[in-house]
Amino acid sequence: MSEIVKPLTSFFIKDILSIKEKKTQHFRCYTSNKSKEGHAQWNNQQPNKASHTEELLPQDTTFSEQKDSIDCSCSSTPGAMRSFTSVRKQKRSRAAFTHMQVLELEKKFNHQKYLSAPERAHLANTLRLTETQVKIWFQNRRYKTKRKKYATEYSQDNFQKSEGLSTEGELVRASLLNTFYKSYQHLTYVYDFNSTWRPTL
DNA sequence: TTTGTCAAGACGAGCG
DNA sequence: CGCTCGTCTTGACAAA
Repeated sequence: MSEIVKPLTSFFIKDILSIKEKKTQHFRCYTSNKSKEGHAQWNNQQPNKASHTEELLPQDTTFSEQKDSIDCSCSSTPGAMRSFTSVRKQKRSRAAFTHMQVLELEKKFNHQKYLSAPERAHLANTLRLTETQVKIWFQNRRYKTKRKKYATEYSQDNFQKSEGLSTEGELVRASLLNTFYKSYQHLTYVYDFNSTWRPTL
């Protein structure tokens, strides 16, 4: 994969909150030690201040463990800057995509669940995200859809079963299991397809 | 303080 | 070997 160094268009959530207060020019950078996925290290200066693109700008600067040298001479927050100088293990920050970006991603996802490399590149470019971000978003989105689907199916299934229960104890148990399942719907190792709870840990 | 959400990390599997 | 995938977990954040 010929991952080129892309301009990072991310910033901290707190930057959004304080964006109205301080309109100082801030730089953004991104580092990651996960080169396996092509998470390149990159940094850049804010390329332009075009207002019409603001809505598409992602809202994060993501850090991970700084094991190696950090090729980042800038930070969007004083806290992050301080961290760079004091500790090597960076606090991870979660990107928050803009409403516009999510909207476009959802739109694309509704149209097609999988993207080809060129499509992903184009979408990433359009939304001013990295290809990795788009890829991960679609990955998470597919998993989310699957989880919801299973959750709905199991809930309906359990409800139907509970209708056929005779004793009060069975009803209570079914209800508890249903509640428990809803809490751990994504932990597949807790609940198997035979409708039994197994501590498989 | 707890809980829910979500981007990203981790990891094994499959593919060309 | 490098990439993407699915799956599950982690960590940050916001809302309840």
